Amino acid sequence: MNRRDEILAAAAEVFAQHGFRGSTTRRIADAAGVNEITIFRQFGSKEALIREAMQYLTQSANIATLPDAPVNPERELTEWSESFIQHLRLRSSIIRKTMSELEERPDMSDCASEVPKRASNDLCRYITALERQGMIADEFEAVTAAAMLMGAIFSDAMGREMMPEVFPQPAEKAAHLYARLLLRSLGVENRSPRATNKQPKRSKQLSS
Amino acid sequence: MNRRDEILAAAAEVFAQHGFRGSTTRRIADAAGVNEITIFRQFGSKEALIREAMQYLTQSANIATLPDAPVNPERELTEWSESFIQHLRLRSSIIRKTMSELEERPDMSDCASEVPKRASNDLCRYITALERQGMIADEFEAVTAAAMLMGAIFSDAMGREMMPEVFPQPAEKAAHLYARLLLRSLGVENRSPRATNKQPKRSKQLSS
DNA sequence: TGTGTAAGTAAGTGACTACTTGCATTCGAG
DNA sequence: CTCGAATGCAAGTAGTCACTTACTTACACA
Repeated sequence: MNRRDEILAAAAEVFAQHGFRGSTTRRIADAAGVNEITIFRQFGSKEALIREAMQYLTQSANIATLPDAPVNPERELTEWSESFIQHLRLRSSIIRKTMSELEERPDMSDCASEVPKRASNDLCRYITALERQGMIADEFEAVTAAAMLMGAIFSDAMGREMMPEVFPQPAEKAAHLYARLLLRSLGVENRSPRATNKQPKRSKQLSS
Repeated sequence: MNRRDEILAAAAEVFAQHGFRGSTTRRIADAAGVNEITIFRQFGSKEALIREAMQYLTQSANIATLPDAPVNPERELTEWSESFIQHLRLRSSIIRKTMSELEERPDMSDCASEVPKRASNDLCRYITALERQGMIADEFEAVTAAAMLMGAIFSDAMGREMMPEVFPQPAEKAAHLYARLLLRSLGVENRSPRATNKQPKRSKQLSS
């Protein structure tokens, strides 16, 4: 890890705590253990530095993939939800700062919205696939269901720290609970799909 | 509306756009059409002014009440959801700013979290009442269901502006869709409760 | 040994920020 | 008409901010 990356990491950390205006070049330099001048020589300006730090972070997203053909909806959706909520929780401070700067620095918000947009797209495709496979009892707009699950996960990741009593306990089980509740709203039974998988019904598939 | 209230309103508006650090006394004075000095004479300091402006706003919350004894869950929950989402949408900028200043000004965040805490409490009580009345087919933690609905509503209010394609269209129907999806996850049929209300079953209660 | 590059030190610039002081103006109540 | 309170204006203070200039140091490599 060279000097440049150290400064980027420090900038991200300071930004997460203080936002754009609060991220003074002096604070970033101190956090990186570097002279303030070095920042300007390396990045030219504070804005360029923070922009690069944000892109650096955006690339590090690592969310579980949903299969094209659902096999075990509860397990697949739970794993996806857990990886998504973990991703958001690790970045909750930065996401809060970025969202609050929507009006003043819209391009940075655009950059940050790519991950949830992709997640929503993946989730919609998965729910549509469930429907195609006949695993959904009642018809319902996939985008509504996706917004519901993503909204629950997003709010949990953003708000649990501020008001823990509003969210289900313990935090580690929350993603699973949300995923299960969504599946029940869709009328998905906890069993194998009809056509693609001929496993015998079991009371608990999660134990496999 | 006297001078003092004009300044408070201007402060709230500027804060919603620029956050605490970006709300310079000059900007607030310009927005209020008032000399900068007047602000200091009236409120003493920028911090005192913005704190008072936030309290001023917090008191203006006006969310529909949920009945102690559910009669028509879909209608009641939809009305509640609509008033809640409207409340959040009108204040989305301020909420974003306040949340992002959680680390630096925790007392202001505490003040802002009162409304959702109360909303969550009301919603939990309502869902528990549904359960007691035997309107819920399967048992489920009320707090999880409440977090799910509130999360969907909150995320919609905060994020639709930034990424409209992620949320169901049109925006005005979203609260109704979320409420209905939640009721379906709870196995609530669209009918009258068993004991407390003896209205005859109708296919559409919403038309009453 | 010489040279280029990354980094540090010292000092400073102009703009902005919260906030103060002193004095003039307006205006409504007694 | 008088008085006092609210407000405006002009000027200024001490501090911070992003960013610059000029110069020095340390080190890798040829």
